[in-house]
Amino acid sequence: MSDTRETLVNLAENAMRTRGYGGFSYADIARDAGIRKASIHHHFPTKADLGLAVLDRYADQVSRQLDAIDQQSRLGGQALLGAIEMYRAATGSGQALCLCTALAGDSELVCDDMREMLARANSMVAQWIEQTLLKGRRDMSIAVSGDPAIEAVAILAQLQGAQLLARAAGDMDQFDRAVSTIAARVSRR
Amino acid sequence: MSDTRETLVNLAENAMRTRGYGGFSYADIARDAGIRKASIHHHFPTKADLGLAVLDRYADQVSRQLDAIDQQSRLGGQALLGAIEMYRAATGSGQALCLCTALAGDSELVCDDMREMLARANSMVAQWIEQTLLKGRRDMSIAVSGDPAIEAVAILAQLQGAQLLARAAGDMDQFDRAVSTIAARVSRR
DNA sequence: GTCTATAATGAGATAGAC
DNA sequence: GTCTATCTCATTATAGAC
Repeated sequence: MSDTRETLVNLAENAMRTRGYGGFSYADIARDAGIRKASIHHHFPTKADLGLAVLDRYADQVSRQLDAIDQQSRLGGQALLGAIEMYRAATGSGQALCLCTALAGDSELVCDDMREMLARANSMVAQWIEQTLLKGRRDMSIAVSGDPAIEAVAILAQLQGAQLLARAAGDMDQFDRAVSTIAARVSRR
Repeated sequence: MSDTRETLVNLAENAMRTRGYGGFSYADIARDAGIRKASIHHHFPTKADLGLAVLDRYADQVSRQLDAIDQQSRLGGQALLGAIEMYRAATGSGQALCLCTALAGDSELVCDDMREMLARANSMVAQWIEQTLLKGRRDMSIAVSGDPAIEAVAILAQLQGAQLLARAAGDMDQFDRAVSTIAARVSRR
């Protein structure tokens, strides 16, 4: 990927996560990138193309991050805590959201391809959490009482909701409080 | 409140909950209300005025609904299930969000007054959930292991996140799965 | 209270020179 | 690959007639 193209995707990702898909324009990105609006159209003919490129790369990055967490975690519980930290970092200091959380709010505004990719990204994370719960149940590092597939969806909802509450309050304390019941299920030894 | 004014607030609320604050225009509302754009400005000079009116009424309605749930519920557990049902109903068939969930995503777009009102509305619901957890713990209808104030924030996050997942998937099954761990804590007798 | 008409601004997108 | 210039359309908002 060319330098300019990568810069544009970086700026667009940041914009989408702070102001939503409908909340940024080519003019914003152009100003930050130091080029003109028309030049962006050379790299991404339509806004949908740009949005799709951002989401595509994002899904890839998240997948890689979850793999990295797996490799650094001996116990399932450690991996779960790593995922919480990933969502915490994505929220910045309370102004941003992970891309999936941000796009869900704008899902009536984006093209069909983006909506499908968003659904697949959510489902990918839910499956990773499910596998992590299974691992944590085997190695006795996570308390799992119900169906892991369903508990995984519940945890994903809690993570995304925690981002929303933190942003609405402009305060990361809300995030930490909202996810503390997930962390409480991990046994530390 | 005049009929027209009420109609406009109704339409704007629906629009904000499906497409977000930035995702609807006076033109949309005017078409649905059967009047012209300029006429809306007579009732609400700026879009911020309209948004504020919607949010103000919404916070009031939610407060009343929670009161009604309290009065219909003998046990804390019944009240908690009632709140889950309230959030489920607000999600429609998977295209809408409760106003607080929708506005959190657009919180960089709205005026300061709306952001403050949003934070207060979230806090009001969290306090209601906390009181409900306390009641449920006393009457043995809800399993509460940790600090009720913190668990309440966690539950609110899960409710809002469940709405996001359902909308991203376009499928209310996701909502039901995501909140099932809340319902599982209620003992039915 | 609603209308027509019209700003004034910003959006996404295109053509064609360099 | 980037630019200037322009197009078309939608946005919020206002002025003034009815």
